[in-house]
Amino acid sequence: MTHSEENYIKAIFHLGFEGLEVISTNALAERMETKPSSVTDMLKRLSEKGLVHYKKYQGASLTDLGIKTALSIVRKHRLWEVFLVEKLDFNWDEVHEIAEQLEHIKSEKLIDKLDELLNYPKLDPHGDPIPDKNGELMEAHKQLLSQMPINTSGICVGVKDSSAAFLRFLDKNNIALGNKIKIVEKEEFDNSVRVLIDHRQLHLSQQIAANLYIKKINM
Amino acid sequence: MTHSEENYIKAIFHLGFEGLEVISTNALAERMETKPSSVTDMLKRLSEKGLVHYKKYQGASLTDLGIKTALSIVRKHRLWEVFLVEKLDFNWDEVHEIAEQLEHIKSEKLIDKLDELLNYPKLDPHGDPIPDKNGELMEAHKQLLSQMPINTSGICVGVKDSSAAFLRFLDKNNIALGNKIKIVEKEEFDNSVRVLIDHRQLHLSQQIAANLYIKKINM
DNA sequence: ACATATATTTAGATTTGTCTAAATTATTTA
DNA sequence: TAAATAATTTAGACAAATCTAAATATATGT
Ligand SMILES: [Mn+2]
Ligand SMILES: [Mn+2]
Ligand SMILES: [Mn+2]
Ligand SMILES: [Mn+2]
Repeated sequence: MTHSEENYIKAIFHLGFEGLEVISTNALAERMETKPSSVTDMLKRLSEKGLVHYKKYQGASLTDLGIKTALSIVRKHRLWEVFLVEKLDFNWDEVHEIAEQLEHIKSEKLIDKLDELLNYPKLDPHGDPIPDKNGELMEAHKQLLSQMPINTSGICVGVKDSSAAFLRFLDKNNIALGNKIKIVEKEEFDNSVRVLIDHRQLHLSQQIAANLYIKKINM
Repeated sequence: MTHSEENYIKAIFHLGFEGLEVISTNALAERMETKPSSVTDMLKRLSEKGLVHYKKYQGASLTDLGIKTALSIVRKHRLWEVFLVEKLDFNWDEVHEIAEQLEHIKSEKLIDKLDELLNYPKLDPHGDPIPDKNGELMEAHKQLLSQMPINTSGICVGVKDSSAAFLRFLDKNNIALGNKIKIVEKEEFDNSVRVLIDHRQLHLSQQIAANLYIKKINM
């Protein structure tokens, strides 16, 4: 498999996880930052290789083989992310790009040994679960701030909306990935939330809360 | 730069180190396990990019930029080899193939951090020097076992042939880098040598002696 | 149901990296 | 030095991955 094929497989997998039953050409093109015509070409190739189900105009979905393949790439991606943060002191917002390259290195022994070195981690630095050697995938341990119950605590681990506007808002309010956050109160009327971040009280609108991912921690 | 371009640059660099002033199309084709016509195509591209000096029928050599590029790839390759052996318990005969992939990962910070994690190693697992961040390459003051005079002593510091077959032979005979070795006798007839390694008498063929690097020590 | 808008595919082109077969240049040998 | 041999380049082809522009199919609205 080429890097490109692997990237497409992974994108289809993730779009599937985000709720889509069947992936449309345009959705995949947008995700891959490429043109729909390129996607059509690739879907034909992947279909030939038995990695996706694809019928003209009907969209695509992964075959069992495709799912297995995707899980193995995701496993590599997330293990490398852990390595970069745990062993090389990278900040967790710097690791994705590099893992995007490292996930394509071909060596089963390498990834097994890496897993061992890292002590068989269950989660990557963003709170996403790491598939095990057999492709078993734990449920995600992160959820949107808007979905967390009152009096629970967690750590800011990601954003759903990564637009400049939203990120600037977070900067301006000193909300950074890694910050501990506690839900103090939820306003029924507008679904806004009062939270504690680093001993500061903040009042966040529903829009904000619905775009900030929190990794639960045990208090 | 593509992986392929980087592999060509590295091959030209190594052929240069092995004595060739100017690299012929055929020599490069053999090293790259490809066809001479493919090499011609690539040399034109690399020349366009200012990485090699190339004139039709006159062979090729690296420009200053080409040398700088080669050193950076070699640095990455050898650092990853050290990582695989030191941190992931790979045997020295298993690391080359994987390093061949890892050397193409693009991230300056990654390689700096890796260097730090490994404690700024000077040599890779095969005794080859690792270029530093500025492209300084240590002089290898080593010579082939086959070139050492009788009754001199030294330490095994590297291999010329780093094929798995040769490395496994060394393992099987308990010859490791760092071992002290003394040349006891040379057989004129077949150029084989009798040596003492760790108080063991060994008889090594010319083929072996011509592929094992020894660093002389004062007795 | 039909026109319009949207989504998707096809056709044809481009780049990279490779190949085979043929042509050309350089080198060696007699 | 002329012929033979070896090395190298060119010509033309192919697969992968991409693009633009045009054609076609699907979905939507009135
Ligand atoms: Mn990738
Ligand atoms: Mn991640
Ligand atoms: Mn390589
Ligand atoms: Mn090496």
